[in-house]
Amino acid sequence: MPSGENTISTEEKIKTAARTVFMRKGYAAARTRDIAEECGLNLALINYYFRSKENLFNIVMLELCQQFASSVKELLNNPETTLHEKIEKLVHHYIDLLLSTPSIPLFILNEAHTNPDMFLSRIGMNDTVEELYIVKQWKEMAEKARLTVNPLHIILNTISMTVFPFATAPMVMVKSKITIEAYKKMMEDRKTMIPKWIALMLEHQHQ
Amino acid sequence: MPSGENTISTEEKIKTAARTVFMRKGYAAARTRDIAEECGLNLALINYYFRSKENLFNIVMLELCQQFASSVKELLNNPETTLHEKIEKLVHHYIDLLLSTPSIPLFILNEAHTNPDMFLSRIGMNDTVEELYIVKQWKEMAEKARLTVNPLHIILNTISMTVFPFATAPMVMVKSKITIEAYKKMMEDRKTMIPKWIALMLEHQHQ
DNA sequence: AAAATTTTTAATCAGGTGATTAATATCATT
DNA sequence: AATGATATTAATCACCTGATTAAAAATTTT
Repeated sequence: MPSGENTISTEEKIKTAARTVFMRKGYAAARTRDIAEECGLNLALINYYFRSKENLFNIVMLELCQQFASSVKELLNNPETTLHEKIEKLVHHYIDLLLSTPSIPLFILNEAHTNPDMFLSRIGMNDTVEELYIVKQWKEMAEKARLTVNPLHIILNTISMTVFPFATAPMVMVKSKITIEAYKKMMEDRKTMIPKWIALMLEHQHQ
Repeated sequence: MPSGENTISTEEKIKTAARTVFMRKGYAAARTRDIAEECGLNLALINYYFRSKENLFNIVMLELCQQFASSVKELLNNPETTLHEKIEKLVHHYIDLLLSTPSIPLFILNEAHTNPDMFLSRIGMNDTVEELYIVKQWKEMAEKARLTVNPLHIILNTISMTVFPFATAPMVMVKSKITIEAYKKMMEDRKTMIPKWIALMLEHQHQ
């Protein structure tokens, strides 16, 4: 370890650089040399601290995803909040994360595309949707309100409207000539709008 | 050229295989050997017909995107259809395409991520949103209905709800234990549902 | 201070991958 | 059938890239 107390350890430097490069280029296109260059360290150090490129990738990205996955899981398993509150909180949580790390959804989609179950188990999402508390709440509500629509549609709509605009941001910004700031403001607005849209869908679900 | 008239030319075989492999693995992870194997042809033929891997990629993927982009553009510029019909047709068109080529959105998102304006101009999307006929229609409608909501939100919602579920399909199918067939059926259902949801949002847009 | 341990470096290896080549086979033209 | 053009093959090259190694430097322990 280096002498200074507030110096960042080389191990941490590598991890930070790896996160950056992996998110920018994706796993396959990211070279260990890119990572070494990104943090200004010798190439061999990557294999000294982490055994392989794949291992480094797992450690670094899983940290990121696990952290997020666990917070979402907690949210959806909370028995104290109503169903609508859960949706509100979920949307808020997602959008906050995405505003700070906008390239994470594309990364996740790519990983899930090439190897969905391996990726999901890697980041610790091992239980099925059925086991979540929100599903129990949903079923109760569905019975009362004589809900006919497949709940998966509503979940898909929520996640889609929340996440997708971040993935398309680069294109939208080119085509609609709006600034990054304006785009962020829009995403901020959607925090309150999306839950309202979802509520609408539920109210008017009898075709 | 081979003797038969209805035999597929090797050039076309390579292109088809390339599309498959590029979409399955992404540009970087796709090897020319994978493509050769996919169509059962000699590796050297790829460089004989197309000069390089990158060239093949551009040709094959751009064809796909251009074709799609132009059909969408046509759709949105049609003066004969109403605004709502346009949304309906757009959703139908997208979902049909995505059912046959589900990995195209991820590909587009990746390309747009690394180089949005170059990609957009490559596939022939050169005009801004403002120049489309649908925007004129929208403005007329907005004035009549005293629309307050930013139209971009509605566009984002439409595209998000249509496209995103295809991008997340691999994950959703693992987590919700539903079959591919059931998933396709769901997407088929969404063809009629999404336009209704969008109509709802427009009707109830005064918060 | 000496010895042992840990960290860092430069050089190199081994395997994979895009691309090329030279020889062969197939087809078209005369 | 003979010739020329096009298509296909197997073998190989040159380079990239993840990984290793052995030596040097820095740090810790004794």
